[in-house]
Amino acid sequence: MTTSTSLPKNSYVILGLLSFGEMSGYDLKQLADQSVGHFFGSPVRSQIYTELRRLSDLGYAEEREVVQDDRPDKRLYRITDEGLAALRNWLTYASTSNDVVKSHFLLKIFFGKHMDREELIAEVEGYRSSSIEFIELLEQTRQNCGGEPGTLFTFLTTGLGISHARANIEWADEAIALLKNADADYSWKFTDSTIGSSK
Amino acid sequence: MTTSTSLPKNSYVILGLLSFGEMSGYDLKQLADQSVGHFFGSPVRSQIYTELRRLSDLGYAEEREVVQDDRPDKRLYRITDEGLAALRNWLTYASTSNDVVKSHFLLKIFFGKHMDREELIAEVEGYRSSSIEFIELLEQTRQNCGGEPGTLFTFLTTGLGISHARANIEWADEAIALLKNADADYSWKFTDSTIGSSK
DNA sequence: GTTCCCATGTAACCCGTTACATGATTTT
DNA sequence: AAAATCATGTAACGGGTTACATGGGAAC
Repeated sequence: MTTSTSLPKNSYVILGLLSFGEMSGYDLKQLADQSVGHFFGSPVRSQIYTELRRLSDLGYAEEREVVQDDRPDKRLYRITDEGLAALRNWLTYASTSNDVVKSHFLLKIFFGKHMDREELIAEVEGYRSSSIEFIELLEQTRQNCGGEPGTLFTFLTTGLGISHARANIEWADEAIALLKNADADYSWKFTDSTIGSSK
Repeated sequence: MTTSTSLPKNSYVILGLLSFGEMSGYDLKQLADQSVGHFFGSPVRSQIYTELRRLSDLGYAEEREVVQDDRPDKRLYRITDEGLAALRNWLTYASTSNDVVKSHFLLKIFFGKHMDREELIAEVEGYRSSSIEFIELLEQTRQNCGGEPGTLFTFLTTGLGISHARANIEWADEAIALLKNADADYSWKFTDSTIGSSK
């Protein structure tokens, strides 16, 4: 209704972040990296600037130039009422069923037959430790916000991330054990393990 | 070493699937949908056919035409030794650190402030039930394979999927409760809940 | 008699990435 | 003296999606 053709996803990502306050493209990149970047990916810099101009053209954001002496001048963007409406519209009508995962790691596992067993196990160990690191990162994110308006949403998104990472660690432990004891043909019998079996 | 420029990811996806046996583009699409599709995405049909021609040109696959009476003729593809080598090379050298998640669902949650609360909760409920469905799907996949060579890898990939989906369900239950009781400003205090807190 | 399954392709498009380009100030 | 921070942009490219196109046989 608001617009005939809807914008690319990243436009709404930018719009959404802009709803947190007036920002420059530079600020936006930082914020994206440590927020939506973890569950949606962060647009590259160049695209942020392009998108920002598009949002201005559409009247979804307002530009304001700030001249600085000690630092490069910058352009600050603020979401408009029209922009907020477009964001809301997208949020309510966009489908969430097209969630996409592109896990190179699981691809390797799936095609694991063709890999050296030691390397495969090392890969799983790497996955395990990066999951641990990720948990620490998300827990820090959580501690940087508490009590302020809107923090529930950060709490929820980080919560799911942490839960998944915990699941990764448990899974990795069992996967390593299974890979170590596996036959040469990597056949698997139901009695071998309980990963993912009903608790 | 094997090749100067490496191929796009989907080429290796096709190559990998081809390593399971001789197949047509049509077969490949079916197989991709129910395997790699769940954790890497499945290439669209048109791309599969394009990719298959590319792999042929590179000598990574061999084409064989099969004429049929009752059905359309088809082209079967078989991976070559060179193709296997290219696959192995990619599997060992490709980085797994660039795993990507694009969760539209979490985007909505993150920008939840702008949504109607009832709609947000409904969204989470939808997420919950699709996680349940997904578990059933993966469990069926598991039952269709057991004992045969290479099934360990299917077991592992489905296992992680099931673990994540279970985590989703638990998370959704708590998220719904929190959203129902949240203040108008959606502020969150550490005492409110335990999602993702150390067990 | 309509819908589903089999089976393969071409052409256009565009989002998003990579590479290129610049430069002052502050920190190490 | 080097590296990081701040700050913004243009140009080219290409991978992957969407739309278009075809058609016989089987199932319901």
